[in-house]
Amino acid sequence: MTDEEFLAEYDPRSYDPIAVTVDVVALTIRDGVLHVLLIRRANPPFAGSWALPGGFVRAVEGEEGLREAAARELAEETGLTAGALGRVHLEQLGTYGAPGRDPRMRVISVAYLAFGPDLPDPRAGSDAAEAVWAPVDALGLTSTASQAPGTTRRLAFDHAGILADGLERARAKLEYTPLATAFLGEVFTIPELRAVYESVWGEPLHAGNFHRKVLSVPGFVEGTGDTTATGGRRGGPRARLYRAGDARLLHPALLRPGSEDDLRQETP
Amino acid sequence: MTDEEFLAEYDPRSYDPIAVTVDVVALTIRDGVLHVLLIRRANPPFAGSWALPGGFVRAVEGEEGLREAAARELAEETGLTAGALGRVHLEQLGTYGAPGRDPRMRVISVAYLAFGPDLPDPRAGSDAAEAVWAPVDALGLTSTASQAPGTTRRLAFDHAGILADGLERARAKLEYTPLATAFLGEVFTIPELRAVYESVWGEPLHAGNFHRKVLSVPGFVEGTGDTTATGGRRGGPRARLYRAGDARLLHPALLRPGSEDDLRQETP
DNA sequence: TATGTTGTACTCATATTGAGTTTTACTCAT
DNA sequence: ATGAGTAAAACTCAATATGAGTACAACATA
Repeated sequence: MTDEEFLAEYDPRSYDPIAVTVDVVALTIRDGVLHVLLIRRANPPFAGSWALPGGFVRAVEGEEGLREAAARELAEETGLTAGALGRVHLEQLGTYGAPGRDPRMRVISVAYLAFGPDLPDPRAGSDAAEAVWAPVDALGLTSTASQAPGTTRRLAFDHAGILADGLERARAKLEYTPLATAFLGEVFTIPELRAVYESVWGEPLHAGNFHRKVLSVPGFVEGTGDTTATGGRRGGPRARLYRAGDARLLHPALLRPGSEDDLRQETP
Repeated sequence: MTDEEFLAEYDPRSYDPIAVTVDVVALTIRDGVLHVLLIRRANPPFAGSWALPGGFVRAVEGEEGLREAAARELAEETGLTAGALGRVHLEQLGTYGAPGRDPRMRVISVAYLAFGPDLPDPRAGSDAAEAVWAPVDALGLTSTASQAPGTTRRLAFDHAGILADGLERARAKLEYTPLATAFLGEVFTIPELRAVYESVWGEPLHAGNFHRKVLSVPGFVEGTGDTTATGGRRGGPRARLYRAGDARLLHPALLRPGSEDDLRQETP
């Protein structure tokens, strides 16, 4: 049997249906605080719950790839035009397909992770009742395992786990890639870049060492000739302006300080 | 409408069908050479071509998760029992869903990456005509982009790209995780561990510095009291034996030497 | 027994890091 | 204005990590 003969007889509907969705963990920094884009679901299941923006991938519809689907979901929810979307970093995070994660049917969800500069307030898309940038800290999750009690809005499906994975990925990516610049505008200062690291890592960094390190990594940033027009809000000299360099990896990496602890220990 | 009412009316078949497959990039080291598990396809499409082992995820069938499906595919193709599978490292690599990547229909493939100690010769599974451990070098691919001309067996679908991504992931993982030990038995010597790095990275390492580094990273390896019974095949003293430690991340990392070049340069 | 190989322990010059200090330029509240 | 506080950027210095090489004893093989 040739491939052609085979394809003529092939019936895609002979298998049990599995739905594929794309969900997006979109991160940005507002007022020095890391935020994630959440929508409030308008329809069942989990109507009224907060969730990551996302939607079903239709098999035919425009023949769109997974990444394109993620970009579309993000654009729909943020009102970003294609131009503004160009400055947003988008990468695949992982795929979640545990049986029972969606009560309707077997759903495989391909999660994407997005970093963007301070974006406008979102407008709710098609099947969302509401859309907001939510401060990540207030969601009370630190790792995949832990889940804060009480206090917080619980996310629909397994989105809390996906978000936790996205945050961990974001923290790791800042170590060895220049992607922190994706949270900033075209030009930025070293202290602004440091603020990104501090927001994502959640701990203060040594200003002097950070400054030295960033300038010593080849291709991380390149200086424009300029400085800011004024000093900082609370004083201090004007800062020099930089733009992102051409490096794709930081070498050597900017290691985050701290917890030697979570390096150890087997999964028990 | 409550969730219950909604679910009662919900018809999964109202959507276009999308198939989900799981493919596995299984790596092992035989005679100091990195090998990948390949099968020769028995059925169309691409009958007769080499491909990564994998198969469709059925919606119902045992309510199996994606990871379980990958483990099952791996076990079917290698004849590994559950016990032996326990020593195999298995992680999700990425999901490939470009339209047209499978001529039959829209197929989303979730790829997994596996590292195992030298495993027995595979026996062909259900829809494979043949299964082999193939030396990776002979496949003539170095990165996602490049594809060697002539010489090599081409892989079916987009499996060459998936394999390339898996290899790059493996190379990176050896830098900052102790997963190199997954290619070895329960106990091993430092030179054996070094051989793993050299096989995966494809370049020789400084024996003395490697030795010092491995022993200095906390939790990478822990000594058993023993040594090998004899010296090396071509001479040399007996080597001390170690087993994997409890670290999950190497700190500081073991950076691979070389190409400062591919760190730079934007995608043009 | 001679020869070559290799595991392990060294040395040493050169980065890289973490912590702190200094200088200087700015804002803001008197 | 003026002084107090702040912060950018450039330092210093000790501790640590790295790359390259040397030394030597333990081993296999001829």
